[in-house]
Amino acid sequence: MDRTARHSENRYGNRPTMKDVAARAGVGLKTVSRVVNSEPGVTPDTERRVQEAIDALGFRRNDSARVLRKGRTASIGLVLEDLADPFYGPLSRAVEEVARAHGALLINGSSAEDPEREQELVLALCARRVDGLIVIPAGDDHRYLEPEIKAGVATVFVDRPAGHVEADMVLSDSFGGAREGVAHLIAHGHRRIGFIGDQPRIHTVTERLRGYRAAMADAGITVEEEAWVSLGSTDPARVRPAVEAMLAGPEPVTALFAGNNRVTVTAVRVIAERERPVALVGFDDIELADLLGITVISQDAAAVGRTAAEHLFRRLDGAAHPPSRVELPTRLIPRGSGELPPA
Amino acid sequence: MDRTARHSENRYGNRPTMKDVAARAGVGLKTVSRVVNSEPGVTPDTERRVQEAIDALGFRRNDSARVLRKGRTASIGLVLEDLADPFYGPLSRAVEEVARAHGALLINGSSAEDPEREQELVLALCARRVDGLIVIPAGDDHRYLEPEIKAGVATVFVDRPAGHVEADMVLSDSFGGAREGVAHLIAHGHRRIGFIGDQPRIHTVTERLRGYRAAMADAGITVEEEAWVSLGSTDPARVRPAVEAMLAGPEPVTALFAGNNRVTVTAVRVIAERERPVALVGFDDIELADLLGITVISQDAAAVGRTAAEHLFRRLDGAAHPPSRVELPTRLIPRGSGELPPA
DNA sequence: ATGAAAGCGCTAACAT
DNA sequence: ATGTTAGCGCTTTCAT
Repeated sequence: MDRTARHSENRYGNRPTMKDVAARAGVGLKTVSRVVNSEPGVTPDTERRVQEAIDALGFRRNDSARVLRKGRTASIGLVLEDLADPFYGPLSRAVEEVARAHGALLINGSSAEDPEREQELVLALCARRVDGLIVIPAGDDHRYLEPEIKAGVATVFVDRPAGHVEADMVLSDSFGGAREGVAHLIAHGHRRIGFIGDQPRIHTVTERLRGYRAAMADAGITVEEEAWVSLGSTDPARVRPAVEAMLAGPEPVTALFAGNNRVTVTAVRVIAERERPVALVGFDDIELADLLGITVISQDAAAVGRTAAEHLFRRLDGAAHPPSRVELPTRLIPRGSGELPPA
Repeated sequence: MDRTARHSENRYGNRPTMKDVAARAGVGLKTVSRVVNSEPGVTPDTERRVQEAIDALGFRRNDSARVLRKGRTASIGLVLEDLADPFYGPLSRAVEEVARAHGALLINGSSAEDPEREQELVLALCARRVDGLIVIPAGDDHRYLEPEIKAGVATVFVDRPAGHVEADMVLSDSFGGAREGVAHLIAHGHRRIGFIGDQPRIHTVTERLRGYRAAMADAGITVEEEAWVSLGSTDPARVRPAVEAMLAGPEPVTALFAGNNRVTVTAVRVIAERERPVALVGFDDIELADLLGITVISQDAAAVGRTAAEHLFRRLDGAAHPPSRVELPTRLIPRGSGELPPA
């Protein structure tokens, strides 16, 4: 079976190769390569003939082969928690825009907050030889990435620090933001303030909790741990009863600090069902929160993504400085819910 | 310069290959390949030695080379409008889950509603030899995809039909949904109803407008085209004055139908600023719309994504039936804003 | 059970 | 200006 015949039944569903184009145009393989890659050294006439052959055959360069030779895939990987979360959509889009400006494609993956799935995804991306990696950690041990980083995969961790690995990081000021938010509630007269957060194994969660504690301590308030602090899944089925419990009993909290956007949404729903208003500050802004008058600590997801991607490409362009750690500020946006006095 | 020396400075930043592993383990190349791919025919002892070499060297299979041989990349591409739009995050996530179940990675790209950028993205994905493609069209002519589809790239169009190309499609019932929403407003006493939509070159926009016209015609209402229909960008800077204009003047509209989630958000903001309530039904559900009492025509973004991905993998698994066209139903969710009587 | 050899489709290096 | 050759790192085929 000769090469041509074999080709006609290959598994790319019969895709023409440069060799086929070369044969059809009556030129050498390298000339086709030159035309395809807009390299100089081809007469207009040959170029036209090659182009005709390309169009006639419907040729499209096979980047897998190209990558194999060149060693760069012009693609980067982004592993985040959940693309369906409104915080990550804009973040991902911002990364994509930077990647696009650098001629790279973006491969997204959701870890679903599962460390094993994070690792699986990251390693799959490494096997595909992405040039760089942006990771929003689900796990807290990233030693599995060491060989990859050593092998030259530029890596930036976002939103949460990497575990046991040296790499660039772009974080939000979770501690400062939460502290400011809780202090805001205290300034409006609250002393019994509840904190509802995500799983405590997540770094931002403990940081925000630390911010809550700091603000309370600053005001000389002793936190009633069991009654005022609730951590766990952000599933409404978990958050709802937690909020209701805090608002029930003889000595309910008069204000709530919600640890992230998912928690805020559920807290707002619960509060809306009650006759007495409850003060609320939430971490992360939410669409339409302005109309609902929800006071938030806002972090700019797009800025986080952009910053991370810019750091990544700086590395890919050869920057060799020691790992950097950027902390982006948060912003308190008063809209009413955080300025309510205690009931 | 011998091979080993060259390798030590290759452009993967010095990554070991199967050959290196083989040398270190004292076995043949193919044996390493067998271990890496869990193929049978390796004694436990050899397997252990190979595995040790793999770990010691930090070897990770290069999928580019693998793909070149196998012809399947185990990845699919998804080209959508804007990942930052809350409609597309869940859609993308749903596609990712299906892909994951089939062992495939997802490469995302945002067209920014620009047909040229769509084509650029799609062809870049084809050059990477994604096994399949899910496209939310920005343009209306997809003949450029013909050679790719012929070459075996499974393709599913979503949300809007493909132009001049035969392929599977998964759509929402834009016409029916809009008609139902507008009929709902009419049923609540409105006759002067405004329609604010996205760019008219987008298929869903004209379908929804058609639904609006159908409902109006059903009720015997003559649409005042210039005053009641406004199409264009969803930028608040365009939508806001359009809404304000409809609500101004001696004979303002008493109700609005918003063509998509972006428009709804701006319309809600404008309405909130006015003293007189204005009825509103929006296409697409929005987070917290329940709390704001916004009546919507809801389409399930995740279901759309899942359905499209399932169709795609069915094709990849060999399904050869003629192109199918699925239309998913929408659902009217009354929450108050759509049930307001005329002012 | 194991391995050697021949490519996959492309680009780099070197002719001509 | 154009072509030839030798791989990139893997899988496939066929020996052993």
